[in-house]
Amino acid sequence: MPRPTSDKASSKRPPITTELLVDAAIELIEADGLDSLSMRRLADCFGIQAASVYWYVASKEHMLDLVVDRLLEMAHQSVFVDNIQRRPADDESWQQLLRRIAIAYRAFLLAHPDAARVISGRLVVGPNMAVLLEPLLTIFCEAGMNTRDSAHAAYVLLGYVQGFVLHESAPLSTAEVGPNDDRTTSLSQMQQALLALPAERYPNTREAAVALTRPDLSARFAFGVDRFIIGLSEFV
Amino acid sequence: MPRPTSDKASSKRPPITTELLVDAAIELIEADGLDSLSMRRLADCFGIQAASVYWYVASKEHMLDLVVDRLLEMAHQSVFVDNIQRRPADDESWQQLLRRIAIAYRAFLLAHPDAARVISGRLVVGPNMAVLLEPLLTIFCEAGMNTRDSAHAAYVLLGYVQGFVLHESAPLSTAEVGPNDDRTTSLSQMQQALLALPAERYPNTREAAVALTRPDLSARFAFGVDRFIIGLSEFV
DNA sequence: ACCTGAACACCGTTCAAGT
DNA sequence: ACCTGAACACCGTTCAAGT
Repeated sequence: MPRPTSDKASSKRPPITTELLVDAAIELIEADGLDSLSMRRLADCFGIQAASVYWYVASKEHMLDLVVDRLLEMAHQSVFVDNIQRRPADDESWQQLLRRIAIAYRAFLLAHPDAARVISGRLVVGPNMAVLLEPLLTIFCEAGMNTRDSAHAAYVLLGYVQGFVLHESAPLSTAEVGPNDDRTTSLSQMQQALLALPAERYPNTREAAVALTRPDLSARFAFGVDRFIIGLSEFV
Repeated sequence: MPRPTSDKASSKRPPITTELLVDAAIELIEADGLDSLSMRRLADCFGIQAASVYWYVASKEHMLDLVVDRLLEMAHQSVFVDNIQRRPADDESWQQLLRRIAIAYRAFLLAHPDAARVISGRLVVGPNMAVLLEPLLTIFCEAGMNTRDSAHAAYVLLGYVQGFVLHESAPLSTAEVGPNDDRTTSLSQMQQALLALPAERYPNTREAAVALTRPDLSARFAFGVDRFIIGLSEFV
């Protein structure tokens, strides 16, 4: 039995690196969710023991820090390179540009399961935090804001998007029933729970029940972004 | 050895209820953090087996849903009853009122360790979600907003505060070093990491390094709230 | 109605020992 | 330099069985 290809068995085993481990961790998270990421499953991807992972990484926490840094890099690529630089839109105001950035960042986070959960949980100052921050700060500075306010604005904007998506993709549940993974049916459960409220104590919540349980949150997201951007404009 | 008091041993064992379990869970979270909450430790508080907890609660997820509902109740008490209704401030604009609410809600979340982490992770429609939502919606409606926009505004404001505190109290880390629980020293590590960036690629991030690593985030929080409120005013 | 005991299938992490 | 084997101290959850 001759072997025309050089390797044996699972046919792909380049030398393991920390970077490859991070790749695999992200794949596992996107495939099965953050909760099912374990050092043992990560080790399995490379056919090694769980203990061996600790040669490349100090702890699971450290691993997740590296995952966040990589996700920020991917976010920069997706938001600024693919979405923004692609279409120049020269006569665009900084407000319009900012809006596009926020929407693109949300889209990126929604496209990568549990990305918002990993990112929101920790504040990692790695190489790619600056990569994502710099173009935002540039926009604010060029719009005429001073350094301190630019920093505030960039931090708040990124935080808003992350927090929104975190909430948006969080498991829904009615307290009595417990979690329910069918999103649309539990949304209508939510709506009925709100509509069943006593009218004299919760008139506004009842009236807002329909608006609060709409499945598509794009309008709600844009509402917040637009208020913030208008507030910034007033400020400059 | 007579026993003047009625009970034996640990002196306090009223009949266990789901509410008491939730109480104990919150105490455990506030004492040792969310990560160290386990069904076994929860059971220990009442001198029962872990398996017995499942008679009161369907799962750990369900337990956490109940914890969120209770935290929302506590938040309402703290924010609206203790902070707002206490001082009438009759000539206050709705903008000023809103600002006070946001600040009080942040203070509540900061005062209860990991509260933001539990709340941000899940969207629970229990009885106390409406309790917190109703007074906010009332403010927006009375300010002249329609139902849909009021719902958006309330949702976004609550989400902003939660997301901000989540970030604010998240563990800091520099990607290379790993987590570091001494907050002020890791902040200065962060600052140095940002200042060490190549000046030609990251001029704005470098300049913003000091502003980005200030330990007190109150100003940054207020910045975001104020932009949002101004944006709302423009809108009405 | 409420609780136990024991088990199942997992975890993160450490560490001596191997090659 | 890189990896194993085995152990430690845990997890959430299930389920027959007890009272």
